[in-house]
Amino acid sequence: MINEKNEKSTNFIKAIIDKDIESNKYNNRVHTRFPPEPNGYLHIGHAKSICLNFGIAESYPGGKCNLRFDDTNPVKEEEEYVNSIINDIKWLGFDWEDRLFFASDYFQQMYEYALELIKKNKAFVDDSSAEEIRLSRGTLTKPGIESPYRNRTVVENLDLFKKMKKGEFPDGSKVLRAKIDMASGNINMRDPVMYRILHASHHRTGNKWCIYPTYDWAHGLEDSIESITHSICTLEFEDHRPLYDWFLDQLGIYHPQQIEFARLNLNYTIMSKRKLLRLVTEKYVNGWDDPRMPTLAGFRRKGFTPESIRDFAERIGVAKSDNVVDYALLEHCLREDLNTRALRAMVVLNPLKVIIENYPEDKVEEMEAENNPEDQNAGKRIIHFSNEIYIEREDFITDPPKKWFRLSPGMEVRLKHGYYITCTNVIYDKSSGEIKELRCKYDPNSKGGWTDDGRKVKGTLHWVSAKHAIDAEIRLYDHLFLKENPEDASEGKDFIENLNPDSLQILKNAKAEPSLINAKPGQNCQFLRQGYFVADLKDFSKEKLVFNRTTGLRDTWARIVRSQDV
RNA sequence: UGGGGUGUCGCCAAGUGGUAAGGCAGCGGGUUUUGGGUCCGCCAUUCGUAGGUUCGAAUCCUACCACCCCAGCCA
Repeated sequence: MINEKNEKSTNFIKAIIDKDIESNKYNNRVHTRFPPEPNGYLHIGHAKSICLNFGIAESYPGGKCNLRFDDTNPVKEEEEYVNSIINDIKWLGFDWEDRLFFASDYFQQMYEYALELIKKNKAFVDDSSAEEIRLSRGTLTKPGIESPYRNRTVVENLDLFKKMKKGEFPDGSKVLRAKIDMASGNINMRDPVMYRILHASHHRTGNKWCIYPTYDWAHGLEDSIESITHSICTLEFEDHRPLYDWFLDQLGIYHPQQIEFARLNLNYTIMSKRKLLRLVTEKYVNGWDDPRMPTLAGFRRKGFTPESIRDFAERIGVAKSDNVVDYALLEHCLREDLNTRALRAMVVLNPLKVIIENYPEDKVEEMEAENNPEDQNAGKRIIHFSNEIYIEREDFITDPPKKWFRLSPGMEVRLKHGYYITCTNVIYDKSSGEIKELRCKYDPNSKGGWTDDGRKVKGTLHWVSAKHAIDAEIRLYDHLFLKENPEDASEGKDFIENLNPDSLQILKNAKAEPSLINAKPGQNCQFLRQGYFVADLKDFSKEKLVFNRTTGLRDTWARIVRSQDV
């Protein structure tokens, strides 16, 4: 046997860390952090970052990863989001031990660092309005103009800044700015704002503070205070790295290394928190955990497993080029995981009644069915067979196309774990002309779905005994957006235009085998020949069975039909 | 027209001067009591383009092209 190496994927960030370990740059420490802002729910893009940061910590001896809420903007942040984020990361299976931190815990320390910068004459209080600052910042090609307040004395700056903190000035009347270079080609270096006045209540510090640090000022300090070694963030912060470095260098404090990677994009979905919030507030979906949402809460409710998401994160890799990953890869990871462990069951989504005329009306047989052909340890269960059953409406056709091997008049098929049946008659509804029911005969020698006479019966259908079936509601989910790139909208319109009107289809008349009454909310299962489904976390009960489709099975027949249509 | 990035198969992505990994998707076939699964096979003479250096270049040099990010008191 060839030596099977359990090779974990590597990436450029691990390469940097490996080098740093080799040169003993951080004393052999590896310490990352995941720093969400609690202003929305986590989505699959965050999962990439979470898996990266926590995954790196796991893969180096003694590696650590902190969970740190970057809560520097009280007007956008809420405790509900803090709780959902904690819940989602735990669900993914990561552990920050006792290292749960909040940027707001460092406000006092940050304030003192700011005082220090002012004393070094590297920061000043600016009375300019937001508008004035914007106007004087210059443009991409023209340098900015220095603020008329830039040359205030250290003493005056100290006094003013302390008064800002005390609440002596109204919102927006003053800011603290770093004194760097208004002519820099990098706009972030044109005297960036460090503190703004916000008389707002913070979800953790209440009204203790009325000045709040900006991201650029705060983030490096947070990393430094926590002794982070590698501060991993997304590409758009590349331009901010010189500023990150500048603050830490001016202060002369511990200096982590910022490394940027490309965020995840998935086709058929949007990843912007702002836009996801809009879908929620404008009720295009039923909340942050709607199974159509790319949030972790949404994926969870749709039946995705944390394992499949971690596998996905591993497979997409980490690099610096803009990317749009195919949703099919995520589904592949999901199916691979669920195939081995989801228990099988039979559920007829769109029932068509079949009466087996030569089967005794009052007879019921108990048939044995395996719970999972991929796992013998999953055991077996009993299903009931009787003369009246339901099959899937689309498994019958009066005039079959080529290669069709499901039911049609005169055709014989196998009922999985049941008997062979042959269609003998089709009963139509007189008023609508629709097929009302089928009459069939069964072969008594085919019990269990097999005969020894060498007969070829290619088609196998799922079914459920009409007398024993229990009603279920099935929610079929499809892509939330019609287009691979939802942002590709016509003139003057936005992504809302591309919403898929059929992203949710509710089937209220499904017939399920009785064993499903024992399903637990959140339990994954495979409905034979249909796909993977999950008992809904919120709405499933013994009184009302509600299942969400997680994803369909690969459908070779659909592909054949498609290729024949063309 | 400033600054910062990125360009390797339809989609991700290895590769770091020695002659293009892997996964997904797709295609063909075997097997199959899920048209599921599984197994086998196929799928970049070429790495944004054009020059150059070299015995040898996706990797080095030069020029050009395309795309992304930045002008919040958001993160």
